[in-house]
Amino acid sequence: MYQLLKQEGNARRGTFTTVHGTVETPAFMNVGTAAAIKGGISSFDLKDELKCQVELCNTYHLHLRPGDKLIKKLGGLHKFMGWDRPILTDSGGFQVFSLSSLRKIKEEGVYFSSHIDGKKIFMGPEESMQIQSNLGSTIAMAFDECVENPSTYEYSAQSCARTVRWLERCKAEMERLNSLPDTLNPHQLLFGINQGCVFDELRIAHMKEIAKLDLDGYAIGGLAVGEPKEDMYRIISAVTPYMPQNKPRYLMGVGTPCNIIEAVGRGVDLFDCVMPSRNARHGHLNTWSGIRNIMNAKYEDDLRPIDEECGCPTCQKHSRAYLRHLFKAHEMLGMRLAVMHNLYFYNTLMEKIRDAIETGRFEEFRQKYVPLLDSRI
RNA sequence: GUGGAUAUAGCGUAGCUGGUUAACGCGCCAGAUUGUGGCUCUGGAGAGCGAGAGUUCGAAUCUCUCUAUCCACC
Repeated sequence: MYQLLKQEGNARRGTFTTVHGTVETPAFMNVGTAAAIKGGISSFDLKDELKCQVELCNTYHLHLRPGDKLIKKLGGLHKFMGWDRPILTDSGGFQVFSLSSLRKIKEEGVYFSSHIDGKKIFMGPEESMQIQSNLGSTIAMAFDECVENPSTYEYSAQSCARTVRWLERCKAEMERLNSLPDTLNPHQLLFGINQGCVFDELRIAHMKEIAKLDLDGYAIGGLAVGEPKEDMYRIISAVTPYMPQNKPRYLMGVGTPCNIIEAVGRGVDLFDCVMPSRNARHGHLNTWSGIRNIMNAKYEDDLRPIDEECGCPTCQKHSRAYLRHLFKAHEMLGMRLAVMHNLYFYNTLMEKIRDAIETGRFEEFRQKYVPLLDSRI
């Protein structure tokens, strides 16, 4: 259940309550694709050190390995990972399109080959819901088609229509699964996903259609896939007025700190992105004055922390020089310390955004940080 | 001490019978990365070829001397 606490312009400060606890929004969901945050981060790190509220896991990956039936047998994803707060599972829709080869899209679903062993797999709306039900996540995402950019208007329109039909099937299947006696989480929530490529009319029409289905939340998908950021911002602005006020709004796969601030300013509540963890693994560390590549030679003898304003465990203890050395030597500790730093940064960014909205200073916050946070230092 | 082999960028190598600004991998320096394969991709700097002398229009490539290293045998 979503509750709006305060609004400044379009920016929303709220709470989202689930059976696994309440999420203060706007929030960033930390991405743990295969039931793990890459870089050696445990659920106790997330909870005790990194201020993580929600974790995202992946239906596609967990279905292939270790298998959703096994996870159900072991008591569900929460128990498996040792994480008792909310988990959102991505539907597999995006991965079918971004990772697998030889895919064939039909009305019933998608036939594709596993990126692990090439095995032929079928996934449709019902299969995706069944897998997510077996995982027992807090929030399940609808099975959608994420159309490539660029795509033609005609193809995008046809795909949107199919995504609506798939969404109706997702909803029916989720209701059925939630009512089964042996279901892990009878209160599993379902979010629908808006598509429509970069065409405003398609986006709006699609959003209006799926809003009628009265789902637990709504996502904007298919953005940050190569289009200019102006297109992304324009589409968010076009679509959010048609998203239900009393439901959480989730912008999928986004993004940079500036992307997040801009999207919050347009009314978005939830985000997820691989960027903080992937960038960390590549030595690109977020700071309040921009992005620092810790492998740069200039940090060789720099004894300061990554960011002097940061309160993360890494910055409390270790220097830029040490981090640089660990990266150069390919020591796994380097990655772990870097990922901890970036996730702490993102979760703190969201905390600051929430404070800013609460105190009516979001616009001030935006003007201060948008010119800084995505820059290279 | 004798015989043999080898010396090309920080490291490992390629450069055929001498022919335009000496090539490649790793490393180094710097970018990219948006519902995750730690991968990958894109640029850049860096040697004048162990030292010296010669042959030649022209030498990393041929000759001589020296030096260093390695391997055998004393």
